[in-house]
Amino acid sequence: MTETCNCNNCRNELCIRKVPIFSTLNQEDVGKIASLINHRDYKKGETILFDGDYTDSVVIINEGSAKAYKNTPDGREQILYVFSEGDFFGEQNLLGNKTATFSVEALQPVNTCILSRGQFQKLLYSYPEIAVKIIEELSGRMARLETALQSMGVRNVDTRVGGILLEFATKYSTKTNEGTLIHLPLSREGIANYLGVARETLSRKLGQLENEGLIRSVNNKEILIPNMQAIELLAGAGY
Amino acid sequence: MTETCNCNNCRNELCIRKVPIFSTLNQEDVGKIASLINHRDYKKGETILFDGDYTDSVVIINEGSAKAYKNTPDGREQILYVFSEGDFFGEQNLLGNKTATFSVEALQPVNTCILSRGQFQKLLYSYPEIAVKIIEELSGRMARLETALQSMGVRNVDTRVGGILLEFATKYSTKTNEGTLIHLPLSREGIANYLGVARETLSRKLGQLENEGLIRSVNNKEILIPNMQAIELLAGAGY
DNA sequence: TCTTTTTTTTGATTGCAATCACAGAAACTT
DNA sequence: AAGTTTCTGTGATTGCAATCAAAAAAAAGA
Repeated sequence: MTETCNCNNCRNELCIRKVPIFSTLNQEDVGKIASLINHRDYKKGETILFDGDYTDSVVIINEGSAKAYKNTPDGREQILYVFSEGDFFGEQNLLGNKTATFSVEALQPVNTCILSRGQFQKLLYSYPEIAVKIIEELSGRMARLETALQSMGVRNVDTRVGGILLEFATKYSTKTNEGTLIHLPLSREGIANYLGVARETLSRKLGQLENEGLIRSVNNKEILIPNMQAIELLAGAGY
Repeated sequence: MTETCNCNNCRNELCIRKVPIFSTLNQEDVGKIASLINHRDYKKGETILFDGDYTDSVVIINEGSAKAYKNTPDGREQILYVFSEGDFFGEQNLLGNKTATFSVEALQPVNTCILSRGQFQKLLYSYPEIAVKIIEELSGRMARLETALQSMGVRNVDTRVGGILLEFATKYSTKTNEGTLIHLPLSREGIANYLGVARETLSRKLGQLENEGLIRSVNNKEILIPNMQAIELLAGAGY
């Protein structure tokens, strides 16, 4: 039961403990569920789920991160979510034999926990609190989508860039004495595909923000924000 | 217990029966829940929920339709959903004292059923099947949002107009011998705000589609589509 | 360390939709 | 039915981001 135990059950328990939707369970229940779990590893760039595929399992990200995206009719890739530790997907296909509504690709080496649909359904009926947790999680994800949709409706691209900097700052940043350091989960191209703009446009906008002193591009994976309020202004009424 | 009964309980039962999330309940349970419900009417144009407000209730649309929207920083209004009979909102605020993430405004005279948060929560714990239904409903709504986001990422506006015609055709149309007749739930301005384009642009695109014979604008509330496949083509690989 | 490949930036140009302005049509008001 | 208000369509213009093209920088591989 220690963290160094390598038996499968203990590994699975560790995995479950990371996931917010199981956070209300006691030790005994965690143990029960742990035995139902399978694992799978993916290399960076590997596709975990294909848009349109039939799936009969719920996948929980145990380690690493992944992007969920849809291909647009005009050949672009629209990123919908960046999943990281504790996030899950595949719950869409709970009842009806629905197919996946997006593809998921590993951004780094990823380890997943897999629950079959049947097992997941049983859980929902035996543990209403899990269902409530899931509703909460889905509600949060919807709020994010709604904000993204609102943002896509904004004509002014500067505002949208500010918005994504703000989002990343709240999720992927550390405080330093020079300001907020964002550890970007996506490449420039990825960010552009998340924002729904051309890669070149994002490049220019970031360059412009750097000239204005609002950001400092430390390297391709990190951006420093000396003054967060300025970015909030940009994202808010910034125009 | 007949449809003409006017006692409050019966009215509420009718209301509940319309809502998919309660569809799995038996007569007795429906009766129990019915007694918990309150009603409220809204005139066309009235705001049912204000973005940012604290709410402690779940609202179910019993009659009429409403738009859910967010105001963008640049002063536009981005429509997120068109709610009609059986749709619900306010479930975001299940646990935490979260505030509304969008505003809701009646598009027609609207009658609502209202459940307090506490009552709603109890229902979830007593009837796991309701929770599952809600997860299903939320999943469907998310799929819609994801598609909308994908669509917003498409540069080609023609494709997006095609997409919304397709969406409306599946939800608000009747078949006639001249083709599919769409009963528009929104004004031109509303549709533009749903698509995230300027009203004038939509006007021009629709005019163009009419010239090409793809649609026929019967009046401001109805559009006839003689050949649905052509619209599918437009929405799909249309460019 | 040097080469190869991938990613990012920068430059020049173009095209499309936003915006402004107004006319015309439709929907309410009394 | 006339007048008022709101909604919709059309024209002219502009601006911004997409696109094309290529250099520069960073990452991966040998």
